[in-house]
Amino acid sequence: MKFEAVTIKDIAKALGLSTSTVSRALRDSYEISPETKKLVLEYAEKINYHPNPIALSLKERRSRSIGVIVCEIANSFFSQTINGIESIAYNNGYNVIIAQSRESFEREVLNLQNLTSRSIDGLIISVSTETTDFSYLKELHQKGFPIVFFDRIVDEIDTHKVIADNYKGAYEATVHLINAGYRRIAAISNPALLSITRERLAGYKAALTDHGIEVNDSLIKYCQHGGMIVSEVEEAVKELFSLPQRPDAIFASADKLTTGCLRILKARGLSVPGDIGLIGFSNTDLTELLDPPLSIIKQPAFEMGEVATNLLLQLIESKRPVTQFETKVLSTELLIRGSTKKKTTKKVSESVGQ
Amino acid sequence: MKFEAVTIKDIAKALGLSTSTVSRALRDSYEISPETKKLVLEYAEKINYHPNPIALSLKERRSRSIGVIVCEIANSFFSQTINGIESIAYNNGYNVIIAQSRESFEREVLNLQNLTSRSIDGLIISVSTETTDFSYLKELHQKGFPIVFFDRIVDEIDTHKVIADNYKGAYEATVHLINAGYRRIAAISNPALLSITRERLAGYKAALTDHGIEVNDSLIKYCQHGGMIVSEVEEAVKELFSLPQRPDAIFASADKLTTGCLRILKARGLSVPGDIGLIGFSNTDLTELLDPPLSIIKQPAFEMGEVATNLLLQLIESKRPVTQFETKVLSTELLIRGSTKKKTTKKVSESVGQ
DNA sequence: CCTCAAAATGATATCGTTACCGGGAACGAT
DNA sequence: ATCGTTCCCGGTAACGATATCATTTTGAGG
Repeated sequence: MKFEAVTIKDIAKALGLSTSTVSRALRDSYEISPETKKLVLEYAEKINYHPNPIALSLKERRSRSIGVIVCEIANSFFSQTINGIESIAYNNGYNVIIAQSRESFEREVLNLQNLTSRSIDGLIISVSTETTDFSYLKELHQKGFPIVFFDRIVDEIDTHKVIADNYKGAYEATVHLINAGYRRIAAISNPALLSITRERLAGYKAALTDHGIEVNDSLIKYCQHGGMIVSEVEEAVKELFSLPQRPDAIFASADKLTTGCLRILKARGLSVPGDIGLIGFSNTDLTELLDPPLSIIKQPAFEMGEVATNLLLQLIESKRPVTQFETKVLSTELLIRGSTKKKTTKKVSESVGQ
Repeated sequence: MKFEAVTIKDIAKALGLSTSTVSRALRDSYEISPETKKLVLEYAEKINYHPNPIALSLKERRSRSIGVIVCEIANSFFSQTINGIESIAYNNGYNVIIAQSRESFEREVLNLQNLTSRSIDGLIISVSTETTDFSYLKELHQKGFPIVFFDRIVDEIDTHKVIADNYKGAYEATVHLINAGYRRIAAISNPALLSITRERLAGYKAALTDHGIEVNDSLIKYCQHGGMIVSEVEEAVKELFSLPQRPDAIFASADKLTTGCLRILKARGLSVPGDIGLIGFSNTDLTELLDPPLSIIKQPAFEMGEVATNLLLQLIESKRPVTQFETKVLSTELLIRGSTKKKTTKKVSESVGQ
């Protein structure tokens, strides 16, 4: 099970030079005569020499690889983000090691241990819905380890962060619902403490308030596992529909919840938007083909991955400890489709009358 | 930018032992006295020692990481496969480095170079639609480098392979269409040389022949980029509809083509299944929520990833060169939904009459 | 002819770990 | 007392690459 073993030594031996000379010739050092350089370079090319990255890592104490932890790559938002991360990383000679937390705190910690013990040079992470204890990340960060948060960020750790404009995205979506005639607008969210939940619900609430609609906490439901478990979305919808006054629209604040809601609503035999309007955050490119075509708030996932990676590489390659951190906020996109079709005037007045 | 540097030397110095002793104590060698072992282990635990994986890699000439090349992780089938790969790899102490070819031969070769120069211990790959020259993989394989193919396999390279039962999946889907009353069944495929194309089209043709329907080559369309470029699917559909006798159903032989077809058909204002039936390979979990709910052939993606990884680890960890290879074939699942709804009896007789 | 410096190359230590070889101490057998 | 074994442990050389210091060669200047 051994393969090529073309090392600098082989070149040295073949050409009757020392390894030092070969090393310097390959790195185009000024100390080496042009003839020797040419000789070495041509021979290296001929026998297809490639420096051993592991030896380099050991010597340079860096692995040129970065870790990424997301809850699941099958989620469109995350796979798109990873595309962005990968594109920048590869262009800079880094490779990307991906780990999935599956919304489990335990797996997240294990993954991180695994990644750090693999000596990654930096980390890009969107924390799981379960995570409330960030001490394990804090420790790492305090040692000076480069970390960039994206999407689900951690306020208490001061480092670079990349998010979509969740507040504005949610605000616009809610305003759209209101303008379309909906009045009893429910929200289905991830756990309350998650950054994206806070930001999106804040936008949702602000939109309601700004339009003279009272925020009703019984219309806000939280799914502890971010929709990973189907039954929790089912439960949330069920509760909403057993309220004395049931909602006329739902704002879902995450991809899995948005499509999950649609699934449950259809399973209950409800027509969207006839019986209830639906809008939500989503990055799936199939939403327009759904029945009904879903109105969504879309995040610039690819770009977020790019930005996060550029920031991380800055941290990694900085000579001195970085103390000034920034939070980049990227715009979301509101796509209006059939699932939030305007209600008839009659229905609107009915709703208002409630 | 430097962090912990707890090495075996630190332990040795602190305890007044040699590095050899510490190393052996940590590895529970019989040559070390129980007391010394205890001393070392406890101290190592206390200062949170972890062996440096890079130094180990250099010493052992293995990186304990495997490379995966797929066309894109945003494709449900591949992200599900990667989940399977990851689960097995992590459980065996390997990590997974993912690269995307985006259906480009050039990127595929670059990715592989990158991965091998990173000294991965083995490779799991599903080749791109563009790839027809496999010499770069062949070379590697001949050197004894562990490779496992999945999904889009390469016949001319003899190694472990994992595929779905593409023939049977396509056969069953086509039979289903026939039983539902469709007669002019078109096929939209990846490039003709791709293994999955060959297998799936063979199943499609066999089903037609077995039911007394003549195979009509003008009803079979190929998309050179596997649907990565929307216009090629559009073109394929356009051509099908400009035939003297247009098809009454489409069998799409890959995920992107299946949803791509639906998109194009809807854009053309055609009703599915009213104007045309549609079935295809897909692993997206949203297909049942589409308009219409799509009938699909689903591959056991997660399991394929698991199986492929187990086979790869066998290759990697085998003491002697492996010469006996196997091809595992896993069953597909046929999910019947609205997009292939039975035509009325009247229509059936009409079709038959054509 | 000597000195000195620049130019070109070599030797060696290092990164963290383990494999291999050896070596001292203790102890029983002769 | 001598020898051979065990039992523990230390020293050193790798793995592949580079950085630092050392050495040789060359040639110009005096």
